[in-house]
Amino acid sequence: MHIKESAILARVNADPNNLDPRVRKSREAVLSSAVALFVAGGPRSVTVEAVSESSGVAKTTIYRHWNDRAHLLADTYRACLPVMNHPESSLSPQDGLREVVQSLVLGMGSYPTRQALPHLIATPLDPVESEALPPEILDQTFAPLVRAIEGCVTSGLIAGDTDIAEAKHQLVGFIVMSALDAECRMDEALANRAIDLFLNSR
Amino acid sequence: MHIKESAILARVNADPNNLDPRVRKSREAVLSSAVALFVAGGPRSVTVEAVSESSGVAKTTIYRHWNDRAHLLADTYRACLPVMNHPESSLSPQDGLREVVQSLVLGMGSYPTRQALPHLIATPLDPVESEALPPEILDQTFAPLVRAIEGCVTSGLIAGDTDIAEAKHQLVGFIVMSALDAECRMDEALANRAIDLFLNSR
DNA sequence: TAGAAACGCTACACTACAGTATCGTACTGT
DNA sequence: ACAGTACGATACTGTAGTGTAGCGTTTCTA
Repeated sequence: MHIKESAILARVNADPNNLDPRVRKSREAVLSSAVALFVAGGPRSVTVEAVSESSGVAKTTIYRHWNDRAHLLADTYRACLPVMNHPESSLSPQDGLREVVQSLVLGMGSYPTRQALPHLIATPLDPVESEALPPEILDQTFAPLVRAIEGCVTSGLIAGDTDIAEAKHQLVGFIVMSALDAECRMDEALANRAIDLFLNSR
Repeated sequence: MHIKESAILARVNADPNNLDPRVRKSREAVLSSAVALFVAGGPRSVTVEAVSESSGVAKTTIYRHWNDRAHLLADTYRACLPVMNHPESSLSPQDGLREVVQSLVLGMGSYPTRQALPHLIATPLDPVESEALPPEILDQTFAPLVRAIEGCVTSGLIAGDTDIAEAKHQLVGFIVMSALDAECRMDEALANRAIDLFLNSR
């Protein structure tokens, strides 16, 4: 169910192994508890006191690692984002798209991204909770997908006058809505259906 | 930009005209301020004190009309939902689908639904903020669309083995993602493209 | 093994907000 | 005009959270 705590920490710290083990342990415990709270109740539930209690790390220690609640929440948010593969440039446009969509579907389907998904959408637009979040953070997340779509256009796989933004809405919309539906299995088969529906419609 | 306050009140009160004008005025002022706060900052921003200050209605008066903050927030949420037409049964399945999608696109595109959209998605999944919200509130909202899709299946317009939930994810996903993109115009043309892409892919 | 760094614990000041009580005033419908 | 109702203003209690300060203890590292 849960991914390894060290994997959570790696999402916001470049090289966790270079850290003092006490520091690494504290940050891991704090972040994985913060992620669990974010998943369960959104940004509002990520209070320093709640994180401290559920992680066993003292509040004062949390403030030694994060300037304030806003920065802790920003790292929590980042730790929940899906990680998407940049496809190898040697692949054909169609296989490149397939690889990107597959990694997006799998990322969206697994903890903590899927459980946090509604809050991932809402938080950046909340002026209070997005204090330490760069506004373009979601665009960056989907950048590989946009490039893959562009590759399909330039190679002629889909029409040259395709509206890239609209195509993105189509693919991302379908995947996000599927992930929001608890009944839906987020697997390779779904990724393939997403691509087939997309290419058929074009 | 803003819809009429009386229209906001009509979204949660069956017949606003039967009310004491003092009551109607208070409720209208409170609700439209609450909606504005919800749009700007999500459920967390809808505090009784903030609503009281920005509406000019005393806090004590707000508590005369709503039991507690949870009920005020529930009405605020409902006032932000898109209103969708149930198509007349005399229409062909294709025209029925077209009418539903058109009203959904227009509803999603206008105040306050579009501005509140991310919070409309996130709030029902927040155990704190959804206290007075029925969990199935979003399913109810999209019920007319689901019926329209089912009509297309039974009439043979699209394949009989179509997964209804998946088809809904396709249509709603595209429309929601479009509405979340501030650059995107939510008009009849978009509704038609949504339907064309949908039918082409099937 | 000794010094440095990180940690836990307690206490604290400050703010925001929920919800209640009381009382005098203003409006509405008859 | 009058009774009933709604309203505004003020004051209050209680709770939850932010962020800081001081001090003794544990753990790492050189």
